[in-house]
Amino acid sequence: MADKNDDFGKWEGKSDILLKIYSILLDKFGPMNWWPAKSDFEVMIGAILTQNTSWKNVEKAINNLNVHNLLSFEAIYEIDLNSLKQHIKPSGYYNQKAIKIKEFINFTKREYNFSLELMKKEDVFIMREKLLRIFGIGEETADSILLYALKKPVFVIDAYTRRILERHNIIKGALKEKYENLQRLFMKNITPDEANIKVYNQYHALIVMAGKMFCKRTPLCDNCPLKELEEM
DNA sequence: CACCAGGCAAGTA
DNA sequence: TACTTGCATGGT
Repeated sequence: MADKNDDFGKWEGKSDILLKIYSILLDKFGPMNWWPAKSDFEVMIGAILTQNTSWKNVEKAINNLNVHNLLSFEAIYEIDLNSLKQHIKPSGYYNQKAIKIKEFINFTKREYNFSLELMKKEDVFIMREKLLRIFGIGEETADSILLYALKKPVFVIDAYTRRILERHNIIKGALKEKYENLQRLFMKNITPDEANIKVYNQYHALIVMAGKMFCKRTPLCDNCPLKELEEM
C-alpha cells in the first residue's frame, strides 16, 4: 500500500453506491435547482453567513441586508463595518462574519472590479486558490461559491455529507476524514465537466435536504430513504 | 436548562 | 500534522 488512503479499499468501488444515493434522494425529493437565493451575489454572502449556522438565522440576516438595499458589491463595500455587524447579527458570529464579508468584497473589487462575469470566466483551480487565501473562506465556503454562484463543477462537502457517509457505512471515519479526500471520492466517480455541474448542484442540494430531515447530529433515522443502502 | 446549526482561524504539542 | 478552542444568535 503506497498510500494510507488505499487501505481496505476505502476509496475504491464506491461508484455504484454514490449513484444509488443520488438516485434515491432524487426520487424522494425530486429535482432541485438550488441555493436558496435570488442572485449569485446573495449566494456568496449566504455562503459566508451560513458557516456553522442554521439557515433560518441566515435568512433573517439576508433579509436585513435586503431591506437596507445592501445586497450588492458596491453597497457592502461602502457600508461601515459596525453597521454591517448590526445587520447580520441574527446569523451569529457577527463580529467575525462582518470582517469576512468585507474581506471577500475587497477581494472582488481588487481582483475583478466587482464583475461577476469576470469571476465566472476565471479558471476554477486559480479561483479556488484565491478564495482560500481570503480570511474567513475555507474549503466548503469556497466550493459553495464556486459551484452555486460561479457555476463551476466542484463538489461541496459539508457536515451532512460526512454524516451520511458515516452513518450508512460508506466511508469509515467520514466525520474526521480530510475534506480533500471526501471531495475526491465524489469527483473521481462523477466527472467534473460542464455536463455534470447540474448533478453536483443537485446532489449537494439533495444531501442537505436529506440531512435536515434524517441525518442531524442527534439521529432521527426512522424513515430515512437511505436505509435500503445497507443491502449493498 | 442543554444542545444544536450547511465552518473557520489561531493556538498548542 | 493533528487536536483544541473561541466565535454567538435563535430554535427545539
